[in-house]
Amino acid sequence: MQYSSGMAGLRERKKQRTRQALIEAAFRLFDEKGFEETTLAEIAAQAEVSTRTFFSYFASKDDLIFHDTDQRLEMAVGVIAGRAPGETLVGVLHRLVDTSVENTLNQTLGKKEAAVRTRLILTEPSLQARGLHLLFDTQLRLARALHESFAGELTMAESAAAIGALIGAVKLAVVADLRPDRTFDEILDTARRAVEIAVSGLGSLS
Amino acid sequence: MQYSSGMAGLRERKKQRTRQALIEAAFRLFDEKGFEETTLAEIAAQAEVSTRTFFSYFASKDDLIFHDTDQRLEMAVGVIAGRAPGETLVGVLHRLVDTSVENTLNQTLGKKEAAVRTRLILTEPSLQARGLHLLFDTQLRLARALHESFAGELTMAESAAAIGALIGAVKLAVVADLRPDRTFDEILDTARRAVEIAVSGLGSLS
DNA sequence: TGCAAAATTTCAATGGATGCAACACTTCAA
DNA sequence: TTGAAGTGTTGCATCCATTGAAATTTTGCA
Repeated sequence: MQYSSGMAGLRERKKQRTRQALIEAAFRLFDEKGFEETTLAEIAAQAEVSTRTFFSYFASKDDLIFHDTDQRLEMAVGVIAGRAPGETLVGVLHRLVDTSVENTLNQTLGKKEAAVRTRLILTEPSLQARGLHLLFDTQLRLARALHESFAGELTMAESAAAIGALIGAVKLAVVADLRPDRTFDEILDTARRAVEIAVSGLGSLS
Repeated sequence: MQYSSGMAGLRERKKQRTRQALIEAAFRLFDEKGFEETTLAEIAAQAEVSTRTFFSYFASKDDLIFHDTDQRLEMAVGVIAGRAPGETLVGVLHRLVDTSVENTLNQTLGKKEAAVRTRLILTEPSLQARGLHLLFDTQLRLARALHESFAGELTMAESAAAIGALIGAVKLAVVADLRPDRTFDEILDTARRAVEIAVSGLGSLS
């Protein structure tokens, strides 16, 4: 309390360093040996804390991978909540997509770590499951935000259908179209096409 | 190989009985004590096999819950593959939805077990994650099937976007609109509305 | 009946996760 | 500056899912 927000106490700084050490050790080991093959004991050893301490920083091994997902959700909810008066649904959703893409570009994580993470999430079944679960919760939150921003215009079910269709289309299209040599721009094109399909409807594909 | 009840050998019949015993014991215990709270040892004991034997019937504890998902996927792929010549995309997808609904009604599981399962999947985070993962794989398979049935008409990415939008819309709408007192028919209405939205496009909501 | 294959059991080990109590370090105020 | 209060760490014991291997039992069949 006594310290201003910029300068944290020693305790706080130490915690941050430990946290960072755990993340870095983990990503390094995951990259070298794979996710399943790396044990918590090894990660903790590299970060120079006890195995037990690991669990006061992360609830689980998976949590290491998804440690920064919250803020992205906040951002997305903010975009929806910031609907301009009279702005159309499609307008809001397009802003949502654009902002998300931007946000992906300026990540907190380094490029290398981001790549490792993406590979792991696409590769390890347990992480895939966890990622989908997180994405699902995100969608629920977005649907609720949408329902609020369009109070009286969209029912909860309709808001949810809209979010589900949009994100469902993008997610499946991107993953289904993935190949080892895909560039980021190609992926972006696929995503945009998926948005287009969701917006104009499946009927437009015939 | 199949359990055509009359002439299977003793070995086969016994295996089927054990499998069934495991499923029944598990659902009973899950219902009484919850999923996490029930140990494999207890399930195995109730079914009168050793804990180790459990794993020659199911790959994991989760698998008990999702043991019959494969056949539903086969069915769905079959529906898509059975596209009538010239049949439109929306036509195929509607058949897919209808058949899935029917299929849900005549389940292998008893009503009580089905209810327990649904509750658990919606409730237990680990099962939720597993369910979403399974559903995701299903969607990928369906997208591929669609791509084949519409060879030359739809790219892989477009097929995936279509499936993703359709199932994404239904999934989120149903879950978001869920309440303890929802009847099956109400859920069905929500699902149909979501299909409508996905088919006619998000633009139609404005 | 007796042998081979299949299924089951027993036993041991790994690794993630949690509760707990002792201990060490920080913070803060007197 | 110092000591009480709070917070973070640690070792330890334990639970549980999962897997491997070897030993044992059951079933199918010659």
